[in-house]
Amino acid sequence: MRSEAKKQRHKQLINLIDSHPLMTDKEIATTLQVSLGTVRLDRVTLSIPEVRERTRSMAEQATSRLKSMRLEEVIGDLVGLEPNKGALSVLFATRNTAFRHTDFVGDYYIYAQAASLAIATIDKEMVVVGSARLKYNRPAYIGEKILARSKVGVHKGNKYVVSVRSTVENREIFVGRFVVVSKDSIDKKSMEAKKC
Amino acid sequence: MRSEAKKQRHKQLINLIDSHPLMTDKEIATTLQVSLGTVRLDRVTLSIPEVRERTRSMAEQATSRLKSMRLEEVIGDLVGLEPNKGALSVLFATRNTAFRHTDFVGDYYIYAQAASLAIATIDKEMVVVGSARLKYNRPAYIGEKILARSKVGVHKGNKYVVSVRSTVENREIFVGRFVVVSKDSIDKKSMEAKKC
DNA sequence: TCAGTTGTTAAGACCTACTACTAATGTTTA
DNA sequence: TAAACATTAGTAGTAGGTCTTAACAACTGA
Repeated sequence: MRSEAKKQRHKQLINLIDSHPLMTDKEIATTLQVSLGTVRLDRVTLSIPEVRERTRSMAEQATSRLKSMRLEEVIGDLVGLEPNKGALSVLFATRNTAFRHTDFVGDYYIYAQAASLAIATIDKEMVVVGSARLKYNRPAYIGEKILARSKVGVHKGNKYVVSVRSTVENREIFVGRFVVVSKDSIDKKSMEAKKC
Repeated sequence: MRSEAKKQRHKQLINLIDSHPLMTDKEIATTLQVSLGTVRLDRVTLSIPEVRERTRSMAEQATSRLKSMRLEEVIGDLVGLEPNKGALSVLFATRNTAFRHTDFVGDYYIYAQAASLAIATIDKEMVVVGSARLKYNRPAYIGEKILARSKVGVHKGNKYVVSVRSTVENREIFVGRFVVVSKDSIDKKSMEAKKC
């Protein structure tokens, strides 16, 4: 049967375009050893768009990905904030936040959410983490919703102690005590460093 | 002077293409209220490639970005490893690892490198961070090369104490003590949890 | 075996979004 | 006012397609 060859060619075409999406019909035709017309016919029947369209959509995706990366920079969504008192953030664990190829969340995502929240809680221009103590109690899995709650403790000068508890459905998965520092004191520190 | 208007238009063009890289010359012409020819002339003088070229390069970048993201999952490059003794990793701080819109590295990237290294140092199947103590001494800036060195301390059963020191050109920017746990004991823990 | 169906290729007109060039018309400013 | 610059219009040519028609080969059922 001739259509067997056709089916196989269709598979090849799909694989080829999947792995090399920026190939033109001409290039595809030469690599698959068929005519230009056949490639185009096949593309139409398989409803695969032309190179330029494929390229364009990839570029579009790339921009949206970049934007979402920017958003994820503030790791988790800040859903509640009482400046210098406490705050609340939610992180939806997706495959992106997984540890290697497992289905549980990498510890540094949990850390990132907690540390970001601790920083966001303090209402100053430039705030960074100075030191921290962390404890991971249970793993979190992809598909779960991680809730982080921060509470500001004592503060001396530009140093604030911020405690963060992260939970999944009321089960505590993480506790951290962050000492965060607002920027003036960093400058002081670097000044001191220069003095020495 | 007419060339003032030209300069301004050039600025507008650059901004426009920067924010909307998928615009065609025609669209640009209508939004900037000039002729098609002018847009093309300007593009040539500013050596900005055509839409299709811009789109294509974005799509290409996107694929390489995806690949590098996968690689970055192991945060930093492991450049030396003595299993269960110590290891060395390098992280090149780029704009991607910056904290918000500043030019210094977010603390969670430094953490991620250190924690990943601590885990990689222990030669077991499933290893996770149990608890940690961190200290950030100085900020790291984009363009710098962060070197993290791990050293395994005492270990009891499935718990290992791993110390990590991160430096930029021999200046210490971070020190951390991680207690990492190999997977068997997590199972035990969850078993215990079920018992309770 | 022969008409009908299906698969493949070729050919032509058209499209978009350009490049590269020329020519004409403004607009300054020395 | 003339030379110099800025802008626009227009033409020919390109890549990488679409969409349609036509021709021919190969297989299939009656």
